[in-house]
Amino acid sequence: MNITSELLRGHTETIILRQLLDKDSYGYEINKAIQEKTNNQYELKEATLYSAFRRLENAGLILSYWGDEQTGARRRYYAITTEGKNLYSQNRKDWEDAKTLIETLI
Amino acid sequence: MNITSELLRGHTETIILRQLLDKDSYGYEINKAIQEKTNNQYELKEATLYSAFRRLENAGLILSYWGDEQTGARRRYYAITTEGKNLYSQNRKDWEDAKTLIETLI
DNA sequence: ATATATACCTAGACAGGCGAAGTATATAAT
DNA sequence: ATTATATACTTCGCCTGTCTAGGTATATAT
Repeated sequence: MNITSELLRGHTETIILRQLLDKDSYGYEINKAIQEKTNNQYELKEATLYSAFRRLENAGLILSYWGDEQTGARRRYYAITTEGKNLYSQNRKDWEDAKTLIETLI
Repeated sequence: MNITSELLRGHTETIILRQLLDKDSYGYEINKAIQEKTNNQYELKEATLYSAFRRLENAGLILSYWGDEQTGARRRYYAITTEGKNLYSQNRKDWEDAKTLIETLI
């Protein structure tokens, strides 16, 4: 894990929730969106992405369903729940607090 | 570990190096300084602090020596090395990059 | 005597991120 | 035909920083 990843650690779930706020989406698409938003400076490793989905779903923050693609690889879509939206809001606030602390300390 | 600690993860070494930039110091004093700077919003757990010292010293980023206190508990002082100063500078830059990425993604 | 503050140390558990490997469909290039 | 590339998901087990919980020791205040 490079230094940037180390500093992004702990934001993975918030990043995923943020993407699902716009629309239901699936792993591959979410990761592409992250790459585009960051001009290819960042992407989630697959294992990281899919283990985060498991945690979020087990916690009731997202739910999943299979897409009905007639061709190509199957897609598992995810939707954010009300609890997920609430946690996202809280995580945004926590980030503001953490940012202030870090700026104070480094 | 609370959410704030989770988001501060990865900054522990940088925070310690920052403190040692001012002057040689020891674990207890460094932690008190962190608490004061943050108005008691944050502190390092002892195990976290001392394991970070071990890593930093093994990596040649700090060095340590025993204080010559005639009374009270013994103190192990730490000093930042040139390599430590260089890493601190790099970590500051990495933080700016990470901050931008996070702001973009959450 | 007891509590509190100062000061350090370590073993083992925990949790998120990751490398590596696998499965499957579809298209483009050789 | 074969190979490469893109799309798309999954799981195992390791790595690493943090934490819980415990320990040691000196000094002062109640």
